[in-house]
Amino acid sequence: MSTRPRSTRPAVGITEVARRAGVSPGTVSNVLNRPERVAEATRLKVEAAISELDYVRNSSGSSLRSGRSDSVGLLVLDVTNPFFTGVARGVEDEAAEAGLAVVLLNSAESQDRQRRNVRLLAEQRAAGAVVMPVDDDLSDLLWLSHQGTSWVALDRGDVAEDVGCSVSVDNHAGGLAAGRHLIGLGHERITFLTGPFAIEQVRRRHEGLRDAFTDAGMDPDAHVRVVEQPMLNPQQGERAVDTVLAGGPRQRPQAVFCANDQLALGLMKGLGRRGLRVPDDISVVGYDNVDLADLVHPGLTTVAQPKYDLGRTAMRLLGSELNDPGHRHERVLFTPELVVRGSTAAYRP
Amino acid sequence: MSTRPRSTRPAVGITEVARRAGVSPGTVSNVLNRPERVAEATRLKVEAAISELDYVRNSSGSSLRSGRSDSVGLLVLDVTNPFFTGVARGVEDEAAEAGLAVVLLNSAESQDRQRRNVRLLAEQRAAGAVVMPVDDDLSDLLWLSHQGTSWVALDRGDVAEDVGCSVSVDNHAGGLAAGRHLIGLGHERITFLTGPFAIEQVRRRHEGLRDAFTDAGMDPDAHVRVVEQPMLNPQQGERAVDTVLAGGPRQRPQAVFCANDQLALGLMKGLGRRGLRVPDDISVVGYDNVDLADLVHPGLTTVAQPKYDLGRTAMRLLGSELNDPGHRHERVLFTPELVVRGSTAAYRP
DNA sequence: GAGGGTTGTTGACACGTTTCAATCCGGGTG
DNA sequence: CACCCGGATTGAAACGTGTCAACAACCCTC
Repeated sequence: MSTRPRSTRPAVGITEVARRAGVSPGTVSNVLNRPERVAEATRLKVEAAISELDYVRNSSGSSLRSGRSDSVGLLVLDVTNPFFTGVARGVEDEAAEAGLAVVLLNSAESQDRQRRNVRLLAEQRAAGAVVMPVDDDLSDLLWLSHQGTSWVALDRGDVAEDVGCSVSVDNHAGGLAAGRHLIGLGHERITFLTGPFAIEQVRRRHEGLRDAFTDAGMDPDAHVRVVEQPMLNPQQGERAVDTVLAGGPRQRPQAVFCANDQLALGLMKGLGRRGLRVPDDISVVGYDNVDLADLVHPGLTTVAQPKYDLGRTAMRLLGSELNDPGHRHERVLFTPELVVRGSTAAYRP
Repeated sequence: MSTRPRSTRPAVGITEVARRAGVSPGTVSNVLNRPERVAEATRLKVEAAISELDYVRNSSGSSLRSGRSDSVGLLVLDVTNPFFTGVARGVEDEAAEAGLAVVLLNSAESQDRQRRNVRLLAEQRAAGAVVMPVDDDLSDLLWLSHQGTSWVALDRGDVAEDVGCSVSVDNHAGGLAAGRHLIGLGHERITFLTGPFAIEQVRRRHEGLRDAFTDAGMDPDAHVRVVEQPMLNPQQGERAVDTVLAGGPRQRPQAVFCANDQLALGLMKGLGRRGLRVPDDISVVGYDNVDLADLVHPGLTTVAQPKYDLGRTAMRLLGSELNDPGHRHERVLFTPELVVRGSTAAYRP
């Protein structure tokens, strides 16, 4: 007979530990949750029993009893969105410190799937959630609060403070910074290459760009042209080349500001295929500062969002909402930062 | 008095639904779990009560009772690893179809954190887990099986079939394909730019490359040089340029096969900075086919791994392990595919 | 009309934890 | 010596669900 453990072991719970330590279940519970209330000697006995029996606590039990679980949801638009990974890391780290587990749920841009996921969170009696809402319709989230699960909205600065917290980045400031940079380089004909204007973030970036011209005493209508594509991915960026360049060399933009790095990278590929050089023939600015913006040649000038801090802050806010009884909803706004690389240069007539 | 719901509602459980429907709790449970066992009329009554009371099931309760929760863990090396997102999508989709929630846990390349995460899964009595192990030490996973949570290893083909399932991609075949491609283009001096050889995947790719030479009747030792960097990221790729090019134009490789797209992209950036053109002066092959491999100029020839299918298959295997009592551990091996783009060209002396 | 089978429903219990009032004990005080 | 106090521990009662043996009602057959 070896000491090899049975493949299915008899469930060992708090009660069995109690028996082994010659103590009541309540005491074991105290050892686990409020060790200060229990005498040194008994604590040691119990801890010994715990490790001898290789006891692991059953979180279903405690969630059931306390009415709330110790996991939080991270409801994300799209796992493949490069913006997401940075945020996830921030949320993960902060949650780990608070002893919370993160449940990743993917809405895949679908309203229907978002609803299913919200429901799942409610069933789990999740402690809270960090959510990137799929669209302007917040009814799912309101229902969730009503179920007793609080949340923090990500990148949705327009959430009223009486319904929930939000953490976002100032898109207007980002557009403004990009605009100023290009104007400073002497560019006067700028195209804003974007996804659907239905997306609030995109609209704000556009306004920022226009305000940069206004601030410089120039009429935005005369200098900013818009090319709108149905999606914010590289394929759309590449496809947009024709439209962007339409009108011949005299008409074509001196610089393109893209609502997204993905679009920008696609566009640069398309430009290269057309024999146009960046930044000699045309400057390009992106938005997001994805990891690989630094790897293309030339490097992509872009507006960096503090992804990690965004996630981390959202989770911290959620923590405060969970623990601090006097919590008031808060709206945190980060300011993005322009990262200048090789894809922009002074205009040479 | 408006009909606005109280902000904290009285907990409504299966019993309250039962009362409302004039039926016993057991019946409500049956309606939820085995609707076929209950008569049409009562089913409708119960369903009505459920929606009137806006009942949502409490998964803590059911997990406690059944001893197993309905969520699976996805234990990932590093959320920022580009390989991961594709896998995650596959796991997500398959899990969603099976009605399972995915708990994302990030090991951040740390053995210690992996251990904490495994423990968390045990506490949650997770149904199962899809795991990318942090290193060769499988003791955490064995402990997890012993706790009754089964798992599927990802990209770890060396897991013995008597301890668990595994899904992986044939790294040897990938190296072989890359090697054949380059040899076919007439290249004879090839450098293998890689991360630490301690990583099994990397070793296998190297062997594949060497075997391509052997198969062609050439001595690998004479044609393959190795440059080993401490990590598999773009910075290391860029930094490696000096070593790769050492020895002057007559000695330098005609082509570089990188263990990783990240390395390859970094290398290409470094080569560009040195004034060397890809593929005219030197050909480059990567590994992984990350999204942006198609966006750099020239496009990166690379070995594509079926990330999505990998995740999906892992989750499917896990499902079979959970439901099928006669389950035998399985080892699935995918074959990678070479994607030829602009970064490789025939050797021109 | 008694017996037997089928279909639907019931009650009660168990899962593992936390909580809280009640109890126990030892030492200090009047 | 009676009393009380405070710290340490106990025991029992929930939390919401799933299971299962038992029971009720019904139909069919001989």
